[in-house]
Parts: sequence; C-alpha cells; structure tokens
Amino acid sequence: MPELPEVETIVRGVAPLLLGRRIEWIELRQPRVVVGEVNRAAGHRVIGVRRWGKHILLDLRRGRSTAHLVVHLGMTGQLRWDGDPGRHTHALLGIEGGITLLYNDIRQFGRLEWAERLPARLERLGPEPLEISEEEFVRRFRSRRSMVKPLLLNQSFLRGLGNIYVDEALFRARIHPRAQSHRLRPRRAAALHRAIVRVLTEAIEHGGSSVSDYVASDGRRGSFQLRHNVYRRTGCPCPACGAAIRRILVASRGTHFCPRCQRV
DNA sequence: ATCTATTCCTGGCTGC
DNA sequence: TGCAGCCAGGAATAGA
Repeated sequence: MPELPEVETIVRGVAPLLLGRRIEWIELRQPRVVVGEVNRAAGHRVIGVRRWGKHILLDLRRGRSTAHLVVHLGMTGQLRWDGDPGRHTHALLGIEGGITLLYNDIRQFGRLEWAERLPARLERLGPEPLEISEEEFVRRFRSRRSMVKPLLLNQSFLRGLGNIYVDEALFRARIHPRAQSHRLRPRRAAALHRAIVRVLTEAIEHGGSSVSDYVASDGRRGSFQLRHNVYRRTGCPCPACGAAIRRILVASRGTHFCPRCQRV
C-alpha cells in the first residue's frame, strides 16, 4: 500500500515528466474515484508536483488562475506513465509531449480530486514526519493520551505513515504498539522519532515497499519489503533476538511486533 | 479526547 | 475445477 516512501517515489518519478507541461486531455472511466470537476484540469499547465503526506498534489495554472489535482492512491492505486490502460485504469491524462499518465486502482479506495484551493481536509493534517523536529515530535507525542500505534496512524497527528512503517518504526524503537503515548519517557519518544526518520529515509532510498500492488510510475517494484523486520513476518524469527514475530490486532489493524524486544 | 466498528472494493487465499 | 466465505486495509463516518 502506498505510504509516504511509495508516494515520494512516485512523485519523484512523475515530476520531471509533468513539470512545465500542459495537460492536453483527460479521460475519466470510473466516476467512483473522481471527486469534483477533474475534467477542468485539461488545458492547465503543471507548475508543481508535490507530496503531501500520502497525497500527490499537481499544482496547475491556466492563465492567471491556479488549481490542484489531488491524488490519493488508497490501498492499491498506481500512477504510471508506462504500460497500457487496463480494466483497472480509471483515468488517463494526456500530457503535452505525448506521454499518457494512467491512474490505476484495483480496489478503488483512491481518489482523483479537482480543487480550486488546497482542500481544508489537507490543511488539517499533521506535520510531515521528515520535517518535524525531534523536540516538537516529543512534545506533540507526549501531550496525547492514546495508544502509540493508532496515534502514529492518525494522519492529523503526523501525515504519511501507514501500517507498514508504523510497525517497522516501532520495532526499531523497541516500543510495544499498545504502549500509551503519554507514558513514554522523553528519551524513548525521541528514539521513536529517530526510528521513524530512519525507516522512511531508507525506504525512500530503496524505492518503497512492494507488498501488494505498489509499483513506481515506471512500473518498477520497490525493494524495501526485503528489509522489513516485522511487517507480515508473523512467525519468523526476530532479527534482533530470534523470538517469533507475533501478529495481533490493534485498533482493528493487523500489527506485527517482537514480543521480546518491544515492551510497553 | 479517544475509542471501536462499519463502509467502500477486488483479488487472493482457504476449505469443501 | 468451482465457488462461497473470509481477509487485507486508508480514511471517512457514526456512535460509545
């Protein structure tokens, strides 16, 4: 599933193809994934390609008016410029110069949204995990009273983390997913911040994790799944201590951790 | 404020 | 081989 590192990889892949180019035409095939008048993007020039948490923002300009195309890939969304459209291609964007950008999404949890201004929903999301300072993270983290895992998944606390990288970061920081945020010592909260930064940075360097349908915009798979320590490794030995990795439900999410290394 | 359950959806898997 | 049933889960939503 596309989380911060996967979306970052896609953004880096499509940015050079889109920046400065005009969207010449748009074909929308599945109304379910379309929000607002996405068709209006045709004729606009792409002046920015950004990641916002797990969202992709295409900043558009036409004359003096600006707008955005907001892409969220949900669970199985893809943004690709290679390959051919198929039964899961829900939108096609014809880009000046001949490239066609495909929006594919098997489960249709993703959305393609037209926005005149950045939606308030996005403004309300928490800070970027790779931008927030350690001090600020520790302060925010310890001021909340919540289980650690649901808090990290909460996009209004931090934007961009999902199930994979929360499990992996908690393993690296040796924190139990059911630990209470306000009961963690500042040193441990700081260690969690460093674990988050490191796991996200490494994952970006490896092109993200291809666990279900994720591929980059050129169709290439990421390789960070080969470096997962706990995610979907139930029963496998913990790389640190050898104990069997366990899977439990936390906030009705599949959660993987080492019962020996990760204490409450 | 924080929690859980439900909804959307398809493909992959299990078991008969 | 076929098929029903279940599961995965991001995020919005409802309700506790």
